[in-house]
Amino acid sequence: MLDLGTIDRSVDRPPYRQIADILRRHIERGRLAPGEQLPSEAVLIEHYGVARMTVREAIKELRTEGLVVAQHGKGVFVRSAPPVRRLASDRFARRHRKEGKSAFLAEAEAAGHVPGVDQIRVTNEAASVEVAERLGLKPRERVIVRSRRYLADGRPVEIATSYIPESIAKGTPIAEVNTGPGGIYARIEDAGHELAHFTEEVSARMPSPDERKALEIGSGSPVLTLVRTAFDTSGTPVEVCDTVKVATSFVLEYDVPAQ
Amino acid sequence: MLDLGTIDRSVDRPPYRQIADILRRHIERGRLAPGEQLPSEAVLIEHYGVARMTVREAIKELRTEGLVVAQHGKGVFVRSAPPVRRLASDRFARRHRKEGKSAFLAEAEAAGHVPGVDQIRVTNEAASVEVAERLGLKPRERVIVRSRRYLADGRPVEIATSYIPESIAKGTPIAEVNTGPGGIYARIEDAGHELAHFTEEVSARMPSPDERKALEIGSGSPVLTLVRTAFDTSGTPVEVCDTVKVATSFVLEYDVPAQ
DNA sequence: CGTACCTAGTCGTCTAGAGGAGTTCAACCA
DNA sequence: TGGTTGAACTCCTCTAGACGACTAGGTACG
Repeated sequence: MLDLGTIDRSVDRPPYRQIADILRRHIERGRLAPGEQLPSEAVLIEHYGVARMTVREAIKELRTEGLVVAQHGKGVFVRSAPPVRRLASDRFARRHRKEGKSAFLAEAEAAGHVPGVDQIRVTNEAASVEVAERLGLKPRERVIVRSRRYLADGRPVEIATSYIPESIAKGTPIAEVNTGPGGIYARIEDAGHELAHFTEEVSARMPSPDERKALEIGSGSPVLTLVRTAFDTSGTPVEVCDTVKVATSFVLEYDVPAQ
Repeated sequence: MLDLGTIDRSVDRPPYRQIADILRRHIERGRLAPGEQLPSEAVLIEHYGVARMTVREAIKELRTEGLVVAQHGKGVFVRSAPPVRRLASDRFARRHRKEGKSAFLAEAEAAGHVPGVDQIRVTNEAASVEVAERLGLKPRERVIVRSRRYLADGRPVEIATSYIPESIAKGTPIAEVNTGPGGIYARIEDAGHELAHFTEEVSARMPSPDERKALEIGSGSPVLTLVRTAFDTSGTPVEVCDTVKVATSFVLEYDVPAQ
């Protein structure tokens, strides 16, 4: 049986934090294992002799820390251990494209996950200011916009949106839902743009409500954002890809020369 | 005057979310500028005709998203524009070390910030299992542990801990608090280990309470973690550096060859 | 046997109020 | 002039209760 301890109202730490501390400690020490259910609100109210909102504040704190997830009608559960994946630095090795694998598929399989893609949407739009700038286009030039969601073992882990100049994508499967083996990078090379290098800009933040919904995560889970620009051998940007990843599902690995 | 709109109680989105949506939109569109104060709880209660807790729930949502910060007794303010810094891919260019600049100093200055370092601690410890593995040492071999906190414009933005094998650091300023011009990488090269490349592993998560305290951030702010391993020209790992950065303060930039 | 319903238990949301504590600034007093 | 006080404003925490909605399990009915 879990030792819920007691709160001390004379100390300056407010009761809801003390309750959160006690539960957090149990989680960190494994006495509340991943997947296990926390005591219900009613039990905590009774045990500590506090009001409902006080207990809810405590649990809210744990939720924003990403330690627990609440399920309406069922209970509050300790978040299960993150399925750490790894973006190898040979992510864009040409050999993978030769083998007909897209980067995500290659990685997810290497990490022992069953990869999946859904919610593919392909549209033709006028470039936004940011996209035009990154692609070296004039604002409002046309770009093919490809958005999709990636899954690992059936769970959403990443949403991605690619922007390719219409001048490159025209007449290729890039504008189709199914791009064929090797993904869009293979098709860009087919179109005569040999890829030379990529730049990636990585940062992290809290997800917007839309992103939370698409990635099926709670408000306590941060996301990694990655903006990748692909350049061909002439130095021309040929694609910009904007991705939002569930932070706990990824480790990005890079190799940097010392020069 | 800010248009606070109205909430629609017939729709299925709860009032507190609708209020959060309205405020979030104002922030995203710049009508509530960084640093600007949000309408007070009292004003929002009056305007929307809801209870106190409802307004607080809405603001709590924005706080956990990191969009606003509350200051007791003063008000709620839009988080100031992230002082976006940038880890240029020439971060470890030898010329910086030749110029006597450490990587952080060079970057922060380039981004127009006043850099600072404090809380420097240098100890000699037995390597943990993880560190020993990364450095190719036997567990319990001695390493020099250097931890420090970096500041930009006086605000903490990063805490970092480096591990260097004692065999390399012995008899050099690496084991001193002041390592001299160019930082520890310059000293490692002085010791005959010419640096060849680095690997970096990037991920993001929510901070622990200790990290929150050291970085002076609230519970709604994620951190970027970066584990860097430095290799010399013989392929030997010569340093492991474990850093925790305030996510909103950093954009990491990488260049990846297409191979 | 299978469906529909009921019920207990769970979390989600909201109300209406209370006292507390940090901040600011103007008015007051020495 | 300079320091203190107090009021008004802010957000912080808590109470006690209400209704709603989702889940799971049992039960009664067709």
